[in-house]
Amino acid sequence: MTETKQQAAQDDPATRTVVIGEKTDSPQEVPLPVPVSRPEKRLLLIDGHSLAFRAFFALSRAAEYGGGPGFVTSEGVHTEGVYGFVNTMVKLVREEKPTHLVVSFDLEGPTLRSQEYGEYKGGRDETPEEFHGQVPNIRRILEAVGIPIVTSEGHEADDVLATLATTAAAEDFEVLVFSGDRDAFQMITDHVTVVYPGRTPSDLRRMDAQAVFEKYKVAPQNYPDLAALTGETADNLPGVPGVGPGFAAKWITAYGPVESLLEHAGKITGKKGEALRENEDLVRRNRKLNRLLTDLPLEIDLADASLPHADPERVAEIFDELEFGSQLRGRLLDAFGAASGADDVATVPEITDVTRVRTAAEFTAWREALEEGAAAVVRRLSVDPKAASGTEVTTLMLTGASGAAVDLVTADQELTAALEAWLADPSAPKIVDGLKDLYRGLAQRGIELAGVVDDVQLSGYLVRPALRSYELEAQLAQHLDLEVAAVAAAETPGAKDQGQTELDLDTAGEQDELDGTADAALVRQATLGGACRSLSEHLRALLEADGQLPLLTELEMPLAVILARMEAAGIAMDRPGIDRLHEDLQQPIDQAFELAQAQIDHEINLGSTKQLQAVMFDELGLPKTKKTKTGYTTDASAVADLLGRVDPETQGSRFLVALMNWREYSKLKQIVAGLRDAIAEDGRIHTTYQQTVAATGRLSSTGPNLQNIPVRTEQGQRIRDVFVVGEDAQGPFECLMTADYSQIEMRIMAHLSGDEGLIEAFRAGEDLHRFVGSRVFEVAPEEVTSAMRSKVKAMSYGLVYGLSSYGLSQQLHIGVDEARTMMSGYFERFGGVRDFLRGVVEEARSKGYTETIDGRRRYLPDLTSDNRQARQAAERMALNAPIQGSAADIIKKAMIGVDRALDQGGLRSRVLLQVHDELIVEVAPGESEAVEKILRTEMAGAADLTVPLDVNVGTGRTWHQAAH
DNA sequence: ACGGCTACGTA
DNA sequence: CGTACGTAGCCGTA
Repeated sequence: MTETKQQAAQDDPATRTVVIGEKTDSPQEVPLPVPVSRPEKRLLLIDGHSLAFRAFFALSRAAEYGGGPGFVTSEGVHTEGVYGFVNTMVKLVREEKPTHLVVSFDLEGPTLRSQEYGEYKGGRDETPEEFHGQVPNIRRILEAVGIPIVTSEGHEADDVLATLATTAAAEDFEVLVFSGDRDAFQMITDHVTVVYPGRTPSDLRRMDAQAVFEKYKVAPQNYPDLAALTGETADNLPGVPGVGPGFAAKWITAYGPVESLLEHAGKITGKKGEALRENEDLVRRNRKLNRLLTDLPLEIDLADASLPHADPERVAEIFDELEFGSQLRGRLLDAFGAASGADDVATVPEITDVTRVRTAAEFTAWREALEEGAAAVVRRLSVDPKAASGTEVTTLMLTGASGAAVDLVTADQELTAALEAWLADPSAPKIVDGLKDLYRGLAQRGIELAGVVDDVQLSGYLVRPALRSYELEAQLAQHLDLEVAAVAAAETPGAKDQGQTELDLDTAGEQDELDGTADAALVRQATLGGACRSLSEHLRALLEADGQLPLLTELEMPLAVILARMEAAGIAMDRPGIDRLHEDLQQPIDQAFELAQAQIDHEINLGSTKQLQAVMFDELGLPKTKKTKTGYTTDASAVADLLGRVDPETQGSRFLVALMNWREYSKLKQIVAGLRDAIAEDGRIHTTYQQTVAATGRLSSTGPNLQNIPVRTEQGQRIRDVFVVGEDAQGPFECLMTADYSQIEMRIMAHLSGDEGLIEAFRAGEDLHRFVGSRVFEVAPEEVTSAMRSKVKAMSYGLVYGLSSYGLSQQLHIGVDEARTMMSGYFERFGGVRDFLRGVVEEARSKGYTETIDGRRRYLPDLTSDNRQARQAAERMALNAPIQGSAADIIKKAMIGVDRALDQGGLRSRVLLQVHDELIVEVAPGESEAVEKILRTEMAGAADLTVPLDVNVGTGRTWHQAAH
């Protein structure tokens, strides 16, 4: 391995001190302790009540929002706190790997503090009914695992923990204290760190002296001084009025801790100084109350607190009783060294052989060490995960049997040439982790990439299309139960920059970025690369077994490259036009606002649902609408509905009209503003396509979303008019061309159902809804009224979404009976559709997944759920997924065909956007005819269905004009 | 500052 | 009590 330049420890933290009382006669230098790692003896102390209580609230809220029954056993016993407690404790043990563990609980009854100050911790809300009984269950589990519980009559858990922390520190333990009470910060020393929960109990923050100082500007040992001045609402301790943490910290720095500060109180001028003098007794009392005791007599020998081995049977007994799943049980037993039967979470074998490649010879050596025919993993190194997808690649980690880190910026010509030749070599197999972004990032440096045999994000998406993240580490945990250890903090100088190296490239001169990266960080990256190979092997085997490999190699991977180019191309915007539009929308917004305002006698924010509810249903006395979680809905359909029911000459009616207008124009203005802000330096908008987000196989678009640009209203179309034809380095293009499928989902429905009526309708090329209408209403096609047509149209599309008769009645404002009659009429004439829809759900229930025409799956475990709501939701998804998903597959194939044909035709025209069933192309001068032909041929030919695929094409200078 | 909720734009 | 998305503002909680 090549040499590492040692980074000089600047501003050595070991010597950090803080001076307090600097304005007194005896200023004190208070050290800021630096945590010292003692891997051999690590004690974890947990404030049991604090953890249980937080877990309880987090999970009861989650259950409330989740709509499900949440954490209640069939006997009605609540278990939120128990589950959350065990979950967080296991997480702490796994991550912090303590050698010893003690849990402490508060006891019932008076404490020294409550005797001293009757209102101590008073004013708190009653402990919720559901929380009762959870602590005893936690204690039973702790006993079953063998974890010592220590309590002390008349004292609180924090005093117990402070005492244990002090004892343990003296015995040279490294101590970690979990406490939700900020008073615990005073325990922090070089031996003691506090783990403080954030918003959720699993969001844990390590508070060491540095962290406390950064947040409060005082050393941890002075935190109680600060708290004594500001007060502590949670403990019902008022502070000095008007004094917040900022002033308190300033005073402590100037005059020292409370005792010394009060002696000098006379020197503090102003209102706040006066307030301090008036409240001296209060501050003294607070300081006395928040001092934690460190000398309680406790009956525990720390030697008995070593991490126990759980008793699996006793744990199982309690878990069964509490109706917890096997997953948490497995993790608990795993953390406490019992043979759980579950596979141990393995650690990825480290790849320690990493070279910082600087010469072509070194690169060649790495390449020749590759096993014959084996794929190497190519990942970008040191990239902020939040960076835009167009971010240029500067460093690569190549992983085969060994790792090779290459800095593309500083590489010499010879190395660059060798590397580029290999990257562009289609016969040199490569595995990547995020093909689209890597391709785009390399392309930005002019580097071609070929020979990619797998992108684990795409293969992972095909294998399990509903995960929230396909990030490498998440997938390693999900599929291989692998964990890659984090690099210890001391070895990653830039760890908080998300893997970015700390070395500043601008000042580094000819220095190499990789020099600033610690060896351990490189080893970790190489190790991740190695794990990526195992993951790829695993995922490809799964795809192969299910016959889905072509979806990866012939659909998603080629598409990723096309998407990379579409993103890089972007679409041109009419800047003056967009500014004009933005201005023009202001006037109607103001007008609508004033009209609304004139109907009521106080100021209103029309964007506030809460205020709207008050005005509409209380003040204006409008009829109540459908309920939402927080009141009654004020959404557009409800407003339209109300409008039809009230006298137009009333304030209520005028208010509703104004609200509708205000919303329409505000929404448009907001969209216009978003677009304007998204215009890049080149005058174009570069959206990002997400290829692994939609569970059905569709793409999605972000930053900004160009798949939901308005089109229906006239004002909406003005927005599409600012998307214009642009130019590239070779000069201007001629026009935009749009091509979309007509009724692709209904055609897929016809194909999949094999319904003869529907197939006939499409083959005849008749107006589909007129045709269906004539059958359903038993009239001649020419006698189908527009009302009949729109009813049938709503139903046809509704069926694609799993519509119920109730839903249809709502949509069409008809009775449920009429809707039901219509549906049975439809199914009578189109029995194939009914049979198909039934079969889809049934098959999905037995197989566990749905499939598109090309075999893309969507798993729906809830089809067998006991929860009716969850089950029916899954059934609707099952109805929709094969149709929406097949349409997604088809246009993806079309994109690949179009791209290939444009390339083979030597055309400069390029696809810019995809909107689910539509492609937008920028057409070069003179290519219009050829491009239209390609679009028609490739899109119509992308699937071989029993019905034809119909494609509409249009051209124009703008997106709106190009629409047909 | 953050997340949930409501509302709303597209296919 | 109709699928799939992304974004923005409000609001309650930190």
